[in-house]
Amino acid sequence: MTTGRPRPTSRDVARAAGVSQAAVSLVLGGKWHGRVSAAKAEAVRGAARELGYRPNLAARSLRLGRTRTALLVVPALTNEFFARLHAGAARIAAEHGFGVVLYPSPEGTGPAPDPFGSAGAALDGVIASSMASEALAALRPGGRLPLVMLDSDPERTQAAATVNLDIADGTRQVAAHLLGLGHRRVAHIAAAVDSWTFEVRAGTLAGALRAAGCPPPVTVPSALGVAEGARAAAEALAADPRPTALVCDDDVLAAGACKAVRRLGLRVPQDVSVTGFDDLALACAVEPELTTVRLPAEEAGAAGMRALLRVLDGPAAGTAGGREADVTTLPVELAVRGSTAPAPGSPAAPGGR
Amino acid sequence: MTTGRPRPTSRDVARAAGVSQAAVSLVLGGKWHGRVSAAKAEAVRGAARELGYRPNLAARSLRLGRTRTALLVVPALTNEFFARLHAGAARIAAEHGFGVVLYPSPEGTGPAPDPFGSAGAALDGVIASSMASEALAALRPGGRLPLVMLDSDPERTQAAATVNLDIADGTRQVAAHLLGLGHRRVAHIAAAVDSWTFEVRAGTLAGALRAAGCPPPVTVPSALGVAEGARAAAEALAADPRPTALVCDDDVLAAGACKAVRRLGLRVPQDVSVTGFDDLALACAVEPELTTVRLPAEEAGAAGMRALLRVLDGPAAGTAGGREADVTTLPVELAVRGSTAPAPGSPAAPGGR
DNA sequence: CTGAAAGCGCTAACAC
DNA sequence: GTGTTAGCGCTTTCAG
Repeated sequence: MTTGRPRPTSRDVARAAGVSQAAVSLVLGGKWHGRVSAAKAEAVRGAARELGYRPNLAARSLRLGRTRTALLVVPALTNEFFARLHAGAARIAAEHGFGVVLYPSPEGTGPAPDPFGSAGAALDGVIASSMASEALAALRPGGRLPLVMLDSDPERTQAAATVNLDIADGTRQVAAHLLGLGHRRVAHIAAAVDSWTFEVRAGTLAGALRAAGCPPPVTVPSALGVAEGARAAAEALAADPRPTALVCDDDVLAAGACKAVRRLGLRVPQDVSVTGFDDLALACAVEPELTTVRLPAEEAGAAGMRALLRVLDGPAAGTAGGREADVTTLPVELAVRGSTAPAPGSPAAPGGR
Repeated sequence: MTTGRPRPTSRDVARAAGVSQAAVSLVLGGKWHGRVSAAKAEAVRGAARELGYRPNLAARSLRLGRTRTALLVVPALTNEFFARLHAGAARIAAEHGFGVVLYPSPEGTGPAPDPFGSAGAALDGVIASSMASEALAALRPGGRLPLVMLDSDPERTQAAATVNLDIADGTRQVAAHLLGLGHRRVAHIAAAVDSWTFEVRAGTLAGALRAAGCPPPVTVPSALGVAEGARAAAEALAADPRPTALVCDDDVLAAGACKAVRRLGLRVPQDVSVTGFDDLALACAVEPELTTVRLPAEEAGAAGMRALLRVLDGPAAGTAGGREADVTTLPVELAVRGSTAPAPGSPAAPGGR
């Protein structure tokens, strides 16, 4: 470790270049045109490079009152969906000289350590994904920080903007796909997570089935996990008459459901169709590959960051009366793969697959 | 949005409580014993609560010269392993009032946006996982920041500390398991990623097979992905004589390998055994479940953060001569599941094929 | 075109 | 015990 000399400051650079400290700031800030001579500007740049000068972010933040940093709050990081969300947000942020700090909110009941007490980074804004509105109260001391919500209830929120995935449409596409294959007895393996996105899936599925004259779905809640999904699916499959399709709230649950089907000596998709949600890498890793709903996670992250930047830029946006509900909804797409087939005994069904 | 009055400062609190600004700092910093009277201390706390006062982190950082924030650099976030790593690091960090900022290094060739230019968070230290030593040069301006390396070559590094998983032992366990099952023709589906962790896997596997008198493994490099793994495995299985076991550098590749085996009309594990590495959720989502090496990712993240805190605390540690190589190695464990079985035709094998 | 100076909010050393 | 003060490194305004 080279813990040698202390970090050079803009004063050191100024001294080395033979200019004033202010000139250094101007040159390095790129706003020296008509303020500093080209020769001196070059000298400053040279000295800065020489000394390995890096501006002190804390000082800049203090002076500017802004940090060019946004916090991305997600319920968990173990899911690829949130990783892609982050990638999208970070890409847009970088284009605007912003940084993104990830805060995986400790799920469950544990006391959430306040990142503001410790993160050491002051923030300009918060983007929260798939979170309950209430869970964010602690994250916004005094409600002073601009907030953008992703994948959340556009009604029950104090967010300046909301970016949503068209979960309802995705669910409708799943239902239509299954109905078109002749399925009528559908079970819902529901994520036992209290969030808007899962509420929508449940409500929309029930509605679509009702509209088609099907019996209401058997619903079994399950924690997010392969083993848990398998357990829930086994329970659903024990119903009489047995469901011919299992609609799962996410791909991990669907993978578990497939295992449960096979453990009962049945086949996917000939005997039971299974659908997922999210289109994670997992969806193509299992066999058969999962019919699932592809979520534009990266695009959602990008849109969320754009919305936040918009709020930050428009000084009036926050305070303006009659504020418009700034809600963006991103389309989703059904990826039909091997885990769904005509319902056994349905007119659409051939001999086997 | 409540973009009303500006954020209260410690001066506002002082005014409201009728004390000096310094007293506020003392009281809220918890070091007022024998400096401020209990009555005034209570008044300060009350006023702070009243106004919703939150110290300005930028100002504190500037004053203190430290930010209580560490950067965790990982090659990609799409992998659960790194998510668990982060969880472990963040847990320890929180216990010490530190925050962790994640920097998923853009993989591939794209120009890496410098996190120090944009992250907006000044840093006290860096923890880097599974990175090439060279890739980090840009991340440590002037080499001034304490660095802890995770899962990296302990030799070729300028890190203050290194925390490693016992990859070599894990690989040896895989080899021993396979050899014990009578396998002798082994192929290696190798991650086409230039990093120490994968070099060790390749070297150790080759060594173990050589020591057992087996022919050297057919090695097929593959990008990290299910489809890519399947392609590589198909190539490996085309060798004559056909390998009876596929050792994969990670679970995702192993999932792909299983698909390739089946696509050839063969069975896992009766005809071909497959092993993974990492023990991701994926390992138990596929069927058969993968025999794989369980990596204590969370513990590694925690150990890395502890090491960094140690470096930060011990002021002498960095500069002291004769610095000890601070290397921790965490044990790993083979999880034997359904994807491995006795080699076909081996004495250990049952009826088999 | 250039330099000097103020001050962001906080902590710690130092007077009183 | 308590209050006052000097900066941390930066940007920006204001005189030269």
